[in-house]
Amino acid sequence: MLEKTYTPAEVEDRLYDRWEDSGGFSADPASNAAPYTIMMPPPNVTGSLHMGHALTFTIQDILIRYNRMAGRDALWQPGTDHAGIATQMVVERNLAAEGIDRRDLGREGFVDKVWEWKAESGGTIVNQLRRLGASPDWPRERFTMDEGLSDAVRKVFVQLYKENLIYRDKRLVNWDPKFQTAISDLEVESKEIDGHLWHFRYPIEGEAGRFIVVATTRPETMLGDSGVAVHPEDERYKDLVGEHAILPLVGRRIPIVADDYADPEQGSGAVKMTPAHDFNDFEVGKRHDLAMINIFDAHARVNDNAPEAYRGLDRFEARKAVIAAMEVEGLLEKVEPHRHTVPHGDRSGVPVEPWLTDQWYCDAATLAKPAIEAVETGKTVFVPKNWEKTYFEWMRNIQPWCISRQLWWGHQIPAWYGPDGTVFVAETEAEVLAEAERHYGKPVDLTRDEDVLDTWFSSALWPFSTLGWPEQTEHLERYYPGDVLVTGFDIIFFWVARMMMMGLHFMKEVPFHTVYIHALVRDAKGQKMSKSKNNVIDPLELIGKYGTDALRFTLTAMAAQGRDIKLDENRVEGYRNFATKIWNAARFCEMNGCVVDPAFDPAACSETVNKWVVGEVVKTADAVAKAIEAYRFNEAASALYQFFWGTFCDWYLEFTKPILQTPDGEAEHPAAAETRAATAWALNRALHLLHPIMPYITEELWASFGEEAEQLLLARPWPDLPADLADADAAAEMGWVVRLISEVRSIRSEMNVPPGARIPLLLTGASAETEARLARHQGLITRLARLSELTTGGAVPAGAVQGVLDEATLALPIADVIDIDQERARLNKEIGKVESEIAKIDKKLANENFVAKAPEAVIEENKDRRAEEQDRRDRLAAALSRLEAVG
RNA sequence: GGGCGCGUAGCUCAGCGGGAGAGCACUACGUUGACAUCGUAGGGGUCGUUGGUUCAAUCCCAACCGUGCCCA
Repeated sequence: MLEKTYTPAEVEDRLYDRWEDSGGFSADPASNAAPYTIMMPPPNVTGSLHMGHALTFTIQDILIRYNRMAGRDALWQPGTDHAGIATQMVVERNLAAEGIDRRDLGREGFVDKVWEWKAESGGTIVNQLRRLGASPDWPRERFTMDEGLSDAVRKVFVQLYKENLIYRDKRLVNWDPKFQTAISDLEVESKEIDGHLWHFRYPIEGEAGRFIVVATTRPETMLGDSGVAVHPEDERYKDLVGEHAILPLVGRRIPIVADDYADPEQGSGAVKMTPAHDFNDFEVGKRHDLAMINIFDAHARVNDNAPEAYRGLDRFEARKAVIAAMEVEGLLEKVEPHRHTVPHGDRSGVPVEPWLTDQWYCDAATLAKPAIEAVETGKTVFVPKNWEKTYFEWMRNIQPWCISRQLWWGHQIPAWYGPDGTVFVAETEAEVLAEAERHYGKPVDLTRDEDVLDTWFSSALWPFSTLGWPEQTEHLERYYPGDVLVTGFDIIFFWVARMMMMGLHFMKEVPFHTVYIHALVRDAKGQKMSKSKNNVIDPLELIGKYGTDALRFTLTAMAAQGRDIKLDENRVEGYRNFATKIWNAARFCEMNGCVVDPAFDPAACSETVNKWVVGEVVKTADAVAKAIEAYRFNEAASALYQFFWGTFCDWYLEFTKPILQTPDGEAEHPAAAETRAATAWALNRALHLLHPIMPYITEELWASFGEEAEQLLLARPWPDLPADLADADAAAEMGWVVRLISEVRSIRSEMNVPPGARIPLLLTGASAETEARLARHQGLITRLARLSELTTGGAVPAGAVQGVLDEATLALPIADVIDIDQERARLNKEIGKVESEIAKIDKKLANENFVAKAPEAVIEENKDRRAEEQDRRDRLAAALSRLEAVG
């Protein structure tokens, strides 16, 4: 006997263990089934489950569970990402708490510490994924720093280097002074800052008393100025082009150059040039051969290239000092408040410093070409399609990808330097040494490049490195390319684009045919969840409170394409109620002996109600499958909710009560056996259909009700229900019963008939078909409409409350209980509604153009509807006049 | 500045060329042997504004207003 309510906490862990132990999550390369592959975006090992994860992994799990049931050999490849900066940061912070600096440990010692940390805490997120009910192929779990994946990284690096698609270059990079590493453009976040615009006067050489005024938001960089730019057409400065200014505080003689970059409308129209510390100035500097003067060290402290007074100051102190000195010298013309965007490191949160260093770059533009083409030609499609635009936009304007990071945690770059600085790149040290020996003609000592690769470099290989590449494994052969990649739009650049590039380059095939981009989860007010706003909703907390299935169903129901999810806890509570409803319906089945009957054939029901519920199940199965296959998850959820609650519970279970529940002493209803079997059948089909979204409660109930309960629902086939199982006549008939009961209930309620009172119902003007339907369903109509008797024919008795249903008129002879005025008002209201509907249709039909140009079917439909409404109006009017006769 | 969205019932959102929908909230009633985490019934919308296309526009197009995000 099932408990009175469903308690998720009592079943979830137990079921998850059973699933995992059963091996049911695993792909089977030996199977004959067509493979279905999803590469799980590997969460950071440092991470813990947040709402975005909950959404993305719920969607992926739905796809995997559905396709597994639908007979595909499903591989959901799980794993985690080593997350260079983030992980190094966490471990460094832990060490700092013990008073240890990573430099004290040395590189090897520190990396050992990271591995120790990973062994202890790295499993957090994967265990949280289990709580979410995710069903990936755990034995295949990979880590981007695994040996095999590291081999893949080295091989890719070496090959791209040999193809000149990876090279070393001295350029300005985004330097993060906190972590002291280069970061890529993508790891930079622009923030709007209220700053100032300082206007400085630079004296003109040889023209005492003449100045050129430059405006800057970063006064400290003036220590590295090597020129002033003005617009070539700017009349104010035409005579100064080719002259020199004397850089205050420093005394350097710097040229004044004409360049379009200077905007005459901005500030004074003249711009100071710091080519070693600004991306725009860098370009201008190259055009005019200006000196690159680097004035900062790796901490963004002023170095020895600046006057002594400023050396050692950090950039913010230097700013104050420069402003103060300029003011003292009388060279500060004015200061204006100025709002501008300042680049910040997305992890460190500190302003990024454009800094001139040697870094490794990947020629992304070349790799992007086939990746762009693959989307243009539809080899990979985005769902929703409009994200392709974002993808193209970025790919067509792609910049060289800076792939080196000055970190210790990550894939160390397989490059070594000879005594004279010659670079040797190879997969192993042995190869490099041999190559160096050939080069120098004798054995030499080499120094390995200290840098590691950007984390996304290894994630870019994920779709094939996890399958064993560079080995040609059977998994690689079978599961590459994958079917769909599921992720948020914020990852298109970081990951999707790069997987496309690497997949096409190394596998000669796109890594996946579809990219499904889902929404972002926001809070109930629509704000992005963030720790600083304190509006983070913890999915594990919701799971604890409402159960995993409730959370999963909520996210699914709200996962409409192209719209962000504003998550309101009330919704989760509502879907928890849905889970309870499912549970209670199952209890009802249990109490009424609705157990599986192996002989039950859904195509051979004799009772109309049972034919009808079979049809409803068929339609729902079809709707759910189509919705999932079209990535319209909210539609799948809504079809299930409507069917289970609105059809199965609200109507079917009520319809069958008179059949199943015979009073003591009476003989069992002849249709009881079939109805019990049909009920069990429908419930079990519903459990299948609900399983991808609500795996726990369905599995738990399957254990009590399933046809083959020893087999996990997880591993069951998706119901194969041919459309012709749905009987249209049964649907029409039961639809009529529903409308009849609803009409009576509605009248009762409006006329304030006490819910407990049983009243007689008389149907007049009924067709033979209606009479037959009435006869077949007399019992359940009487019960659900709370009738004392149900008769047909004859005239409407005086003073009866009346309603209209198709061709028939309903009469509830309750003259003694009703208020005539109230009934008159009710009928008039009904008539009003119908008349306005008729007026609308008449207007259409009176339009000559409509009649001339609209399709015949539409015109017919309107005429039919008008006739129906007219008939309804007439009979309501007749009802009203009968009432007036009494009143 | 460029790009992408969104504005439909009090709230959250479906629908997207021919009869305005759901959930929640709200109101009234209800101890009917599955379920009060429930049942029954009900109220509530010039589908942002203005034009255009069309026989027909919430739906397509344009402009505008409001709002959000991404990129510079």
